[in-house]
Amino acid sequence: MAHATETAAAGYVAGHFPPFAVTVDLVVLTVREGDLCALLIQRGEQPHLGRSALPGGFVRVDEDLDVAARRELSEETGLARLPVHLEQLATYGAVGRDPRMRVVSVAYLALAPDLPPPQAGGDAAAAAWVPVCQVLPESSTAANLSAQPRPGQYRSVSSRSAQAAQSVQPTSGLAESTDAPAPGHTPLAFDHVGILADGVERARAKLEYSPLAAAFCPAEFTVGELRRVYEAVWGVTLDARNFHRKVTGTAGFLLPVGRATVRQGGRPAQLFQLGPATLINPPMLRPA
Amino acid sequence: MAHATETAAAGYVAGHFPPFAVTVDLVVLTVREGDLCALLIQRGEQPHLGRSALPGGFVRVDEDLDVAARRELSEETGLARLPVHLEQLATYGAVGRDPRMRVVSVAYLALAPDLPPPQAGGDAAAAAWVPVCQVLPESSTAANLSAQPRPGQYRSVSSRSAQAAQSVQPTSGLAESTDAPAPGHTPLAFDHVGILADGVERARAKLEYSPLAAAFCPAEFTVGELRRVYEAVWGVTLDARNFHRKVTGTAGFLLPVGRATVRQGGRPAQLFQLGPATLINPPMLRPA
DNA sequence: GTAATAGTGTCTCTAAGACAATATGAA
DNA sequence: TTCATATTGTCTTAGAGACACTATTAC
Repeated sequence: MAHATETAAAGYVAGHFPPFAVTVDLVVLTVREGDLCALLIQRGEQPHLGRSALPGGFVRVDEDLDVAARRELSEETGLARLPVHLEQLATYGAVGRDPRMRVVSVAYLALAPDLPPPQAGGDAAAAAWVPVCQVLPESSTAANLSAQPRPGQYRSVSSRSAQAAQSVQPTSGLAESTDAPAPGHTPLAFDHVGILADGVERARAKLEYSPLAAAFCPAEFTVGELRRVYEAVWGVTLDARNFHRKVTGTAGFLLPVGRATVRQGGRPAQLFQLGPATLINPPMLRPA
Repeated sequence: MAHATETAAAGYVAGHFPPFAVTVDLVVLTVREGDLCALLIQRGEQPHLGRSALPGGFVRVDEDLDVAARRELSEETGLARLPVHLEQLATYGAVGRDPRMRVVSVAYLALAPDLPPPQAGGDAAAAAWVPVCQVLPESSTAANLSAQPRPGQYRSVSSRSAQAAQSVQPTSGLAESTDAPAPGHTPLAFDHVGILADGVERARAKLEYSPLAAAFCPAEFTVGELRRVYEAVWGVTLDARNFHRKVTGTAGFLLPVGRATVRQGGRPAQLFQLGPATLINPPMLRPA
């Protein structure tokens, strides 16, 4: 890799192309306990050491952007199963967004089912799922009403960055006065709040016209689970009966598996898997 | 600017951040004579000298991405009035997309009313509006049925790149055998076909739920003009009466000016200007 | 008058939203 | 039994699409 860097650098010496650093940043979303949550890491390096941030890192010269996004995801968060869905979100390149140098960051949106707490790695001192309503200045939904801060969100890093990880020991309550404040109670590093907000809005919009909500569910899921995904992402409550009629009536959206769940009370629900449809037409509509 | 470049380059020498070149590419669309057209330039430099391409160029180290997009637009195409609408489209960074070096290109989508033929400048030998159906492998619309190739689309460059411009003299017909083939009859440079396709699809989609079609119209326009924009972009024909009822019935979409056009035959039409609405709800729907 | 385009009214049908009623399990 | 969730059915209403009809200009 040092070789590739030198080769490319030689081109810059001869040419007139201003050099940029290119990074990927990841907005990884999931639904946990009825809340839309984002994966945040705690920075283990300067700048913004200790601050919450989106996972991400530098793109290698010989690496496609999509590949870099997947690599950073597994490197920094240790998620065993890679998320079902990964798509490019937008690119952020304001001049002063990184104090070190000129950085252009390509943001990606990833949607994952409810996975076990992530393991930090790479430049991340810790990684945790944080309800987005704790981080965003609340964008006109009622989601923040249902979300309470929860203790012990962070899970200490296992391998390297042990020094930085010391500041992230689990606490019995919220420890806002330590040097490792709970995520969402400190502003995100860089321009990551805006990136996160854009990612959340993208996810909310795509649930309307694509079957993407299933990316938040396991391979087999019930209509009720799917509805709770919509309710969490949109921050609304939906009529369970109309929702059921809509999703089961949309051709290609849901394929019946033929089995049913064992319930903890209430009638068992049919299991479905995602169908071949790529568009929901007519779309699901967010309530006004 | 040489100073800024040197400063940034010094940072790279010390650090471990692989240097990239960052460019902006522009998908500039307009509607002319019933066709959706894209602004293409003819490259005046290597690589792909003489090939058709999207306008664009390198981002400066001290320049925001949006600013670079606007600068390239006026530099390379000489459009006097800048387009009403400019938004980021997507970023393209495959490893081999530029033979010279690793380049990440941030694409922008611009929508313009029907302007006079553009004047080339900068690295562009020529610039012209080209119907997209002549360039794209036709994406499931009937637009290509109505579009015929037209001669003399290019307008010779006035200032520099005179040598390259010689190959772009207007022809009485299609001159496919010259060294300057008509745009759209030669494959676009780099990965620009894909970028153009993405831009066209974005524009088509946004007409559904945003009042963006007005960006293709002058400041004051009639319902008929707006309908012809929709028909050209979507490549369909719409029922004029239902369209009229829909757009005039959508709150905040159209503001009546109070005056009417003088017609060349037929009843005069009321003039409107774009209203404050930012979303069309319920959306306009493309016919199946 | 005819031709051409603008604009209104009316009908049908799809589908969303409200909500009653029924089904099927656990405790 | 009660409780909880799933699923079906029914009614009302907004709105899209088809299309007859009227309005206002140029010729």
